[in-house]
Amino acid sequence: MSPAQRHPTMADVADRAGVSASTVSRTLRGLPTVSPEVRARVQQAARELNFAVSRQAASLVTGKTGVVAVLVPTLNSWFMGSALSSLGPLLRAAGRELNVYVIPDMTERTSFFERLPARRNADALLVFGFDLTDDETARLDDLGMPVIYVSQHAEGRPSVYVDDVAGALKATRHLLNLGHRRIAFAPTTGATGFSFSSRERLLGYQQALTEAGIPLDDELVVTMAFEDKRGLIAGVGHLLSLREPPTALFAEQDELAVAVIHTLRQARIEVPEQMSVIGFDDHQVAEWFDLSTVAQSPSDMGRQAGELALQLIDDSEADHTRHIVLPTQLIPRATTARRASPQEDDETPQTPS
Amino acid sequence: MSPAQRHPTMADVADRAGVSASTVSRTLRGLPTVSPEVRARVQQAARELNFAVSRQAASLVTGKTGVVAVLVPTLNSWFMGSALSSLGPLLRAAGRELNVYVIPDMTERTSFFERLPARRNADALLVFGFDLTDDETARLDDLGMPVIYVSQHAEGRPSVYVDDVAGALKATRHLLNLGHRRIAFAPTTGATGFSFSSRERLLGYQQALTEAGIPLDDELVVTMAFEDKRGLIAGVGHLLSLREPPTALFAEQDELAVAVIHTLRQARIEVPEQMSVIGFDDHQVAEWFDLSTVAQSPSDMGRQAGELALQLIDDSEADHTRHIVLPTQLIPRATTARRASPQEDDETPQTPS
DNA sequence: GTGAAAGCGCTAACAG
DNA sequence: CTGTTAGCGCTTTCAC
Repeated sequence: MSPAQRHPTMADVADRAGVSASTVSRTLRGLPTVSPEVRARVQQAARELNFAVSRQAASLVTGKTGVVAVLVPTLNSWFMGSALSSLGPLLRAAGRELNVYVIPDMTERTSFFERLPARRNADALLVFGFDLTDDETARLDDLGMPVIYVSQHAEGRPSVYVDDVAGALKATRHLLNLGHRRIAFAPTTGATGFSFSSRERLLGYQQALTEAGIPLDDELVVTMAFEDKRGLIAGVGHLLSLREPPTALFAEQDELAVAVIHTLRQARIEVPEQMSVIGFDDHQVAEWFDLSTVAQSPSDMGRQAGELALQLIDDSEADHTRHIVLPTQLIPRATTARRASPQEDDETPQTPS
Repeated sequence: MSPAQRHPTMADVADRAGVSASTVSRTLRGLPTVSPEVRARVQQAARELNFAVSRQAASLVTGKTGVVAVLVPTLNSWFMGSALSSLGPLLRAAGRELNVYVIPDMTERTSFFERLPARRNADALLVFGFDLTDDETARLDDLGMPVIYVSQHAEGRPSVYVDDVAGALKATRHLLNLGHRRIAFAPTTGATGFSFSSRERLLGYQQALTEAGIPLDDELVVTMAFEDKRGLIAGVGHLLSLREPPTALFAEQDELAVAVIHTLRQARIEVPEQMSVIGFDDHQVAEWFDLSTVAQSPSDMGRQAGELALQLIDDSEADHTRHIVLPTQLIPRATTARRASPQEDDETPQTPS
């Protein structure tokens, strides 16, 4: 209630325990060079005074802030939420604070890279899912702390990401195996900065088709955003109105997949009877909607990135170019099915009974 | 790449600009007592050296850390994501850092309240949506900084929350106005700590029924969690198997509402034809699914809470018991409809038309 | 308008 | 094992 009252200092604890400040410091940091009795006395004094070490003062002399910073485009997404929910406790367990920089738009972004507020205020920076320019990367390079790139590959710099190409391959092959030949891909707009994954997943999709001897068709790639209902209707409409409409669709994200399914069903197109749909993520919605998908684990990603950060902080000898690539897993559920009427050519009418 | 190189200090900047450290300090803090020419010289020197003030050193003397801490049960929810996505930039604009403590389980919680790592490391603490014990609240009271309770009412302490009772009233009245008399309420389990809202919304629901002269029926209140598919099936099954099943359902959250709708449709129950469903939140899913709901704005909440925090930090004279109660808004969409067959049973015939 | 000096609370040598 | 001494990099009097 009275935030004005001053915090006790180490000197206060030292007085009360009848020792010197150094001894208090040693005790509180758990150094072994303190006799058990003194240790006990100090700890009690500290407890009684409700004493807490000031990180500011400590870091002034140690040169370490005890803070790990993360740079994120938003917090309002399944991916970021999961990743940080695992990163947070991990850092906490290592006695570190988690500092978050949310950069939702271009203005904030410019100002962040101009001022680099993390400079001198963190021991490491985790950059999540931004598609950085070379200039921006260069700025981060001389931030004076390890910078870990998460959810994106950064040449010659530590990064942690999921194997998007392989995941997209799995998704597309799954559809191919079910007999589909006309397969659409729906990437989402890169506004939130996740375009690295978009590109990679498109690549995996294309590679799978090529492997199967199916020519690529740009008409089948339609960018949509799950927040944009009208865009969804337009996108789905476009696909359905093609001379040769797709019988399956691979959406870049589960949320988009679910939105597409909803749109299809409103147009009286049955899923999976008339159109198979597969997503990517294994987002929570996937389970309730029995959505086939390719699972990735953002919480693993957060954990790995956090561990890498701690390692790079503690050991400047560590490999600063390490890449950690995380696996994906195909999870077939109820929104993908064998192509309804496996007619023997591609021109023929698409009448599913 | 070489994180080992030391950061330049104010003394370095001072040397380069040919002034004293004090002048550098004054310039960089924007104090007016610096001549334009000197100011320019200092700023250039700082830029050239890529200098950034060390918060640690500054806070050691000012006593302010420049950090606002938040305590959250998880980051993996629409509510928290939205709230922090607005809080972050707001703090940034005020030159503050955002420090996040994620407390997902009881172990972390206990350890947080025992050690209070925020002590001395932040200027204010925002506590989001925990249902705190009296002991915990007492601990926070002598943290030595303003503590703002968000998404919950805390007696005699600054808090920011939405008017859940009024919101629930609106939702329930909406259903009543559509002719429904048997209305179910589905709260979610309080594991994530959002039980304050649960309780309040239940109250609003009950109040609306009472106003309408409808006796409360415990059978109609079924706790479900949207993550738990089997629980959903059981809960929905219970409601449908009642002697007198409900014709409408009010779900505590949109995500739950959507999951219930999905479960109902799988059981071949049409929404809204056979069962009206309304949610709470105006979560993003609500729009794609045309879900009727009661809107609240977590981003407003984050913003208000942030502003309150800044105010309490800067002005210790400010009212430390202020409560900010945010409004809700009924958003009728397509999942609620007039009761289908207005049979003349029960109390009074409800015949519209 | 600017500089000199003192000191914020801690840790890191160095003695003992 | 413990105390003493010196700063860490800033901001803040107080002179000028």
